[in-house]
Amino acid sequence: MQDPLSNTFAALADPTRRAILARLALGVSSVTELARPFEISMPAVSKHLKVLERAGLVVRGREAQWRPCRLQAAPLKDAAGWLENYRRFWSIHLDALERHLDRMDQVNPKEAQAAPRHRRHLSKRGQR
Amino acid sequence: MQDPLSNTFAALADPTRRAILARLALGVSSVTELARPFEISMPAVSKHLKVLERAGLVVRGREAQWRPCRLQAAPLKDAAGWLENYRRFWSIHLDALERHLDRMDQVNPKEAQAAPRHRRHLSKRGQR
DNA sequence: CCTATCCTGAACCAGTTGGTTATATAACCA
DNA sequence: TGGTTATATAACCAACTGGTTCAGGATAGG
Repeated sequence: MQDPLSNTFAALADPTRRAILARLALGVSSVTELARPFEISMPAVSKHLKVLERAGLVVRGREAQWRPCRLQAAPLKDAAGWLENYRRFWSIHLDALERHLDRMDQVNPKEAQAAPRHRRHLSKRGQR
Repeated sequence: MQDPLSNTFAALADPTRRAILARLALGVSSVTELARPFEISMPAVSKHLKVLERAGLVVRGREAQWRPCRLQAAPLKDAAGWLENYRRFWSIHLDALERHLDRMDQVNPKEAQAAPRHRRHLSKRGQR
């Protein structure tokens, strides 16, 4: 997992870590304060923070005994940018197209059997 | 990893799987066709597809020997929706605010020592 | 039938993850 | 100094990941 984008997505793939980020969206917080809502031990939270730090999503300062954690959203921007390439695939318009094609498959099975169906499936439709 | 959002982010946290999705964005594809660009074995690709399928990002049909894979973008929509909550944190405006606050920390350390600094750090600033 | 093609499943392996408890480390406070 | 608070590190564990190889199961096609 070397590339930054993979690190970011991996860091987000845990509900505890996403909750920590949500808390940090409200402002800087200490580690114990971040740990409070969860039933896990402090070292577990420390590990989660290390994952978030490695992904560049959290920066930790130094304040006497406290290590104030701050959200750093730049990697989220990259993740959102990657997802943006797929926005057209979840637009209402395309969903309707998907349903239309699926309905055609169910309605015309005989015609599909007569034709070289797998060619159509793997090539022709592959180009839409 | 039970919740769908975690499954989605975990599925995206691998460059091979993201490349598979990118290929599927061009259209339906068979497994061997998907495997071609990579140096890994077929079972490895099969496993990646299983991960993507479990995340709901891919649906596999049946076409003679072929298992045509199709992109299913709905989970990406949810992931993008989650990220959207953090958009304000990577806007230019807020980055400038961050830099401003950091500069204040560096410029006013004496005043900070006189005041109960950790309270300010952990509470007052936490409310912005 | 035989054979080639497409794909999956089983068994294995090393490395990572997410958690634990127990033990430091570091700074404040009296 | 000694005690309390905040956090990190170490050592361990079970489970998961991403890869492998080997052995299949379907299905098309000569």
